[in-house]
Amino acid sequence: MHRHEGHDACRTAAPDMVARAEAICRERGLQFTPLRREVLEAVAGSGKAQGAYDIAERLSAPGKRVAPVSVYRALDFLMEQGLVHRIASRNAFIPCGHDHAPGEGVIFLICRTCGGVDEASSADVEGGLERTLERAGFTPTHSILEVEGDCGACRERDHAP
Amino acid sequence: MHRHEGHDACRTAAPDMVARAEAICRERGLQFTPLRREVLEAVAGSGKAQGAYDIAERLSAPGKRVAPVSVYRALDFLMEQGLVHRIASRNAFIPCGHDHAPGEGVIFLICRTCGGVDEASSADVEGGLERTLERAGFTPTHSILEVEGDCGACRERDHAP
DNA sequence: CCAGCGGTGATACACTGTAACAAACCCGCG
DNA sequence: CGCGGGTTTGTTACAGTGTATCACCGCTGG
Ligand SMILES: [Zn+2]
Ligand SMILES: [Zn+2]
Ligand SMILES: [Zn+2]
Ligand SMILES: [Zn+2]
Repeated sequence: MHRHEGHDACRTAAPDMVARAEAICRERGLQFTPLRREVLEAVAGSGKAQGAYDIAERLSAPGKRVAPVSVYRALDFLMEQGLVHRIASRNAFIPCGHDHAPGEGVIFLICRTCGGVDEASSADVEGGLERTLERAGFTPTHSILEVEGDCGACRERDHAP
Repeated sequence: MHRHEGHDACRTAAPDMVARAEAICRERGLQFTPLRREVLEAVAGSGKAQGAYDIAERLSAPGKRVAPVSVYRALDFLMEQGLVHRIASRNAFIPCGHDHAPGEGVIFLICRTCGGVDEASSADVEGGLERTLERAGFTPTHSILEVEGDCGACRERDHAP
C-alpha cells in the first residue's frame, strides 16, 4: 500500500515525470511527441488538477494556438500509458508517477481547499469492495473512488494560523 | 448493509417513489411541485440513468417545452432531499428509494450492458476507507464510489442465450 | 395593499467532449 | 530516391453538460 504524508511528499517533479514518460514510451515503441510532452508538463506543472481547456490555454501563446481537441488526444494517450489520471468528479486531470499494478484500485484524495490531489490505495478497501460486488452478483470492469475533503497541510494551516 | 439480487429486486416503482417523495416533502415543509414531480417520474420511469437533457426532452411536448435549466433546478432539489443520486462518471441521475443514514457511503453498480444502476453499501469498504484516510491525514467531507461492469442478469443472459 | 420570498420561464453563456476531414509527419520498402 | 500506409496534428464544426441572470408569477405575512 502507498503511504502519503502530504501532497508534496510523493509528488514527482515535472522534469522527472517527463523523463520517466520518455523512457516508458521508448520502451513500448510509442512516440513521445512534443505536444504530448507539453501536455504532460502542463498537467504536472501545477499542484492541482487541470481541466483540458486550462491546459490548452496554458500551452497557447500569441501566434501558436493549441486547440482543446489536441489536448484531449494527448491526454487520452497519456491515460492509456498510465501517466495521467482523470478525476471524474472534477472533469480534470492529474499526473501519475506511480507504477500501478493492472487492476489496482486507486483512491483519489481531493483537497477542496488547495485543490491538490493525492493518491492512495488500500487492500482493505479493495478486498471489501470485491466481496461486496461478489455478493451483489456484479462483475466489475472498472471502478472509481474519489474522496473530497481537507488534506493535512490545509487543515493544520487553517487550524493554527 | 443492503442486499441486492438484481436491478429490479430493489427498485421502487415510480408511483411509490412519487408518493414517498410527496410524504417526505410534506413532512419537511417543502414544496413538491408539479415540475419536481414530473422530473422525479422521468428519472424513476426508466431503468437506466437519465441525463438532464434526456429528462428535459422527455418532459417536453409540442407546445410545452421544459428547459434543461428547470430540470437542473428540480434535480438539485431532489438531490438535496436524497430522492435522486447523481452518477458522476455518467453525468446522469437515478432515483433513490432508500433512506440513507447521513454520511453513509453508497456504492453505485453501473451495468455497461443494460445501463441499470444498483446501489450497495458495505461496512467493510467504509471502515477500510476510513482507516486509509486517517493514515493519510485526510479529513473527508464527501466521497463517491462507482463501479462499472456487468450485472448478474446481463451476465447470465449473455452466457446462456 | 404591498413587500418579500420561493419557484418557474427564458435567454444567454461557459465549460466539456467528440466527429470528421485535411494536412503534415514518419518509416519501411521497392 | 520516391512511394504508400500508418500515426499524429490542425481545423472546423457540433453535441452535451452546467451555470448566471433577469423577469415574471403566486403566495404569504404585515
Ligand atoms: Zn496513479
Ligand atoms: Zn489541501
Ligand atoms: Zn440511494
Ligand atoms: Zn445489466
